[in-house]
Amino acid sequence: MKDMDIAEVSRRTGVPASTLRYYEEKGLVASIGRRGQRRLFDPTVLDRLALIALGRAGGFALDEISSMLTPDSLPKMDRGRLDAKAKELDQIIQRLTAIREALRHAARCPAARPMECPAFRRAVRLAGAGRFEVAPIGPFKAEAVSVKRRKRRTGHASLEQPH
Amino acid sequence: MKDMDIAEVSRRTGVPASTLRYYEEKGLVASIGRRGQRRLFDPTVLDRLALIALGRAGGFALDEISSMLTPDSLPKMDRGRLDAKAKELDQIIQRLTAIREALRHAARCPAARPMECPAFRRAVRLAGAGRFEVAPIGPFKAEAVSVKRRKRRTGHASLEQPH
DNA sequence: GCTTGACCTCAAGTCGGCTTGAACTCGTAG
DNA sequence: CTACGAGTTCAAGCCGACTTGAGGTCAAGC
Repeated sequence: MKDMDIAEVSRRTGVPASTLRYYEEKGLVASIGRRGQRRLFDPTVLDRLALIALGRAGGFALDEISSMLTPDSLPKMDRGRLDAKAKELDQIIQRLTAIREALRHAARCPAARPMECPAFRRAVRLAGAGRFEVAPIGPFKAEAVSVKRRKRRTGHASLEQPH
Repeated sequence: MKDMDIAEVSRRTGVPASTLRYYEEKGLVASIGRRGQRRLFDPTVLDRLALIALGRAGGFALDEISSMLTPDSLPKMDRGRLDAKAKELDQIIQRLTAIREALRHAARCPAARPMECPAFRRAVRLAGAGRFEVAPIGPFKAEAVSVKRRKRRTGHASLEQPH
């Protein structure tokens, strides 16, 4: 497989052309030249986009992601930094787990007012309260998982890798 | 403890006054009257704010949160809806867990290019790829946990409950 | 040779969740 | 009386990650 035009990259990854251009502008991906005015991409861009998707799915900002990747798509962070990132995620996961439990609990617990229930209160404290100052957990859509596929991209997509 | 003015609510919860006004405007909290032009809040607003913080920490949008609370601060969702929410979170948690593992792995795995490592690839697929279309996971700050306390609110805060 | 359609650029718009600023009103203390 | 500080309103601004729209270019097919 040789160079791909933007439409093919988009089709193979599900990432809209507009986003690809935007990513290029931000330096997250690079086109390997032009044919006329049209961008040409090397197939390795697919890997790179997968990596970017990984980062995005992990809640990392684009700037942060680009600081994590070398031009040749290697994570360039040192062990310490990667571990730190893993730890961050770990805390988020714990928080989300607490919230999930609170929700589950709310679904079952018969107490009229959840705040009267010690378990629920504990969850509140764990989830948001105590750490609120320390960890203003950013906006991240919980509806993410619901099947709300954005607008339909031009291909069938799914970011599956080649071979 | 009787009615509180906006400053006290802010001090006790760490939520800035501007945010409280904003929340009131959005119908998320209600002031129980005015003394002159100044809002007065019932102490139960603290519980309500804790609940809101819980929801925010869970990544729910404000609109969604308000649809989950009755005026008297009870979760008003039926069991099914709560369970569904719990399930959403569960999926997010799984994804984040996969990413955390990928990061941990990247920190340790000696393979020069992570994409050559089957474990890493699996994580990529799990984390972002396969479900990319189905679950465009929104922006949520992974840096959330790092101690980057936003600007300093006017009190000492921590959303701790009374009594 | 002309239309079509896929690509291009650049500027501006969108959305959520707030924050900020200007301009105003109070109650109280000096 | 007057100044102060803490509250108020309303409109506008900010951030990130894109999307959208207007207007332009170009190769290919009829």
